[in-house]
Amino acid sequence: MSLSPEYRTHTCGELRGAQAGTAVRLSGWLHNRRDLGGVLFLDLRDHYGLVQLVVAPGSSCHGLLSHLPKESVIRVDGAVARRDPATVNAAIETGEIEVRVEVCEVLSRAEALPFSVFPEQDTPEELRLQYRYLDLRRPRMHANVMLRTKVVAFIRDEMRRLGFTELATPILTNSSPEGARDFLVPSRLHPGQFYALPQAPQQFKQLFMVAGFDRYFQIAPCFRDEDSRADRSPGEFYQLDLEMSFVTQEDVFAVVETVLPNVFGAFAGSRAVTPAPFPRLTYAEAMVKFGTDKPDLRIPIEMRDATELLAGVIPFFGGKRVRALPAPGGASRPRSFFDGVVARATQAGADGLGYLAVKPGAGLSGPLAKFIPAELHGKVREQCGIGEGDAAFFYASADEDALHAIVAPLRRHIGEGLGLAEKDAFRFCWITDFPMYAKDPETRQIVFNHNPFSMPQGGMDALNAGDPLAVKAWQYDIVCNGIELSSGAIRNHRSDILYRAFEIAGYPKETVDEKFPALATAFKYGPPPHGGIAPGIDRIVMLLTGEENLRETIAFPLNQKAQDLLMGAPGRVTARQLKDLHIRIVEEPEPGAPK
RNA sequence: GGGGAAGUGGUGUAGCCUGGUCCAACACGCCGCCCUGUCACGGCGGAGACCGCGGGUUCAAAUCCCGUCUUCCCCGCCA
Repeated sequence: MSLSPEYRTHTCGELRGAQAGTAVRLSGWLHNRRDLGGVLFLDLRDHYGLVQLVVAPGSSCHGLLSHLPKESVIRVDGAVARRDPATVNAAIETGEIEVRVEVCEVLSRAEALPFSVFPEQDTPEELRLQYRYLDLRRPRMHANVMLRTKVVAFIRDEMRRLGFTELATPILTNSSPEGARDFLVPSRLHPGQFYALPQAPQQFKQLFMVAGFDRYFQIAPCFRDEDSRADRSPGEFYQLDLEMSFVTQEDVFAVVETVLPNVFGAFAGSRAVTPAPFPRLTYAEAMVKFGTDKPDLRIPIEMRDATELLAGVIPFFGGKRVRALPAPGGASRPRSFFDGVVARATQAGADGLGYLAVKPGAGLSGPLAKFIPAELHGKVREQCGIGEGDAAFFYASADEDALHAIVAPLRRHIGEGLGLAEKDAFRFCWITDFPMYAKDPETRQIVFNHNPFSMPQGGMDALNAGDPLAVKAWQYDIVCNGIELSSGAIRNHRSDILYRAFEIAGYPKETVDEKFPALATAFKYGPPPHGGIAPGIDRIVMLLTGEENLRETIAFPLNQKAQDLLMGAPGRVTARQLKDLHIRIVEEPEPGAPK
């Protein structure tokens, strides 16, 4: 890297003992100051690191630098000096040297800051977002942004190495009929018509396959106008979007099981990463064992279905689905542990929670024990995973969804409460065999469970077999530590099967042609079998940084209400702009709107 | 659309449950003075908030009640 001698001969992070005696010029931000009255120490910071400057008493710079506000930008000329061994600072990379300042110049003076850049103390997020450029100066955010950049670059290299071609897709496209709410962009040339920002390049990437590009990838921006969560930014997010021709599910898995372990391996440091091949769970298995389709495998607890065993035995379990939640080693826990778990369950809306325990040397105990006949004890212990010293919690509900809503969070609660949750690890798994259809609980209609363009397992025969709810799709999720990184599928490239699949969900052929004109037509001209997946970049970076919130990994994120506090978006526009776009605002304009 | 949590000087918190002792305390930052080896430097002094906003209860409210706004978290939503 070449440096402009006008400003610097070295960066702040690169000086070592070897350069002792060298005359250097440095530029950077005034990070911190330690004024001893005589000698003055300054930390100078730039993108590359931190270096200590020393200003001797009586130096011409002393007066200026002892009062300059922190975060001002300065340029100094000086000599690199090896520190006295007693004053070497091992905590910083340049800690064996310091720069004796001879000449200094203020390049820009900072005003009093709205919050402290250093030390990094807690700051309201609203303020951080409003002054994001200051927030991004802080080492933690600076490192997060840099990690994101490195991850993206690494992924690009990996994908190219694996023979994928990076292809761009449009940002201004058409509104898609299903899925999340679209962001719309009004057309000036076509009054009353709108573009939409893509929720994902789904149709375009499939069209690339039809066009014969074989293996596509893109770090693709996706736009969805949905409410945010800690792991879901409003507005825009990025996916490693990929699609492959002439492949089965196994081929897609092989790519992901190469790229993800390599990415995590490269950036996880000492944290463990699931080696390929990743464990696979069918959707049905996952729901029984974990109560969710995005299980956190760091918690080594698998639930058991105890319906057949206990629904007829425990009076208030009658007619319900029963789930057993083992708590390994739980029997020795005090009563307060069990009360805590029960409280947690009732707080979440459970009508109650039963449990059993086996203290070493004793038999079955706990509130449910009295209902279970002695001859069943062994069977219950075996089927519900209650070994010597263990316990298990039981919840029953007639409604499968309600059951899972209670039991899945309890699994985490118990796992963490018992100290069983694995730390410093990334645990991947595949969830496969998602049902093609589901029944809408309100309308009782058959609806698509996931992506309508997924190929049903068994093809046309399966669709015609009679029970749509029994049909599984070539549809899969990749999950890491309880976070869904991505959904993917082998696509339905056969027009006849596609029309039939939509017909079952209540869409006649004409509707498909009308709603998805590009794909419906393209599939008439020789589409190859193809499939893909699209892991979320933001979530990958969130996992690698260990951040609990996606915004900590994005340089300029929107807040929870989808506002950009830095730029003031969304904002009002001028009447002229609205007129050009043939838009009339219905609500009363608020005072302060531009004229 | 619904639920929860929080809102005290520039920043982070304490006080609020058990109203008066709070014209609000502590830490960081800021200003001034002292200090020649520190590295979250240290010491002394000082300025700075009337407790998100509005209303109510009360002799008296940061503290209780109602409303409202803001932010975050969750549910819905996210094919």
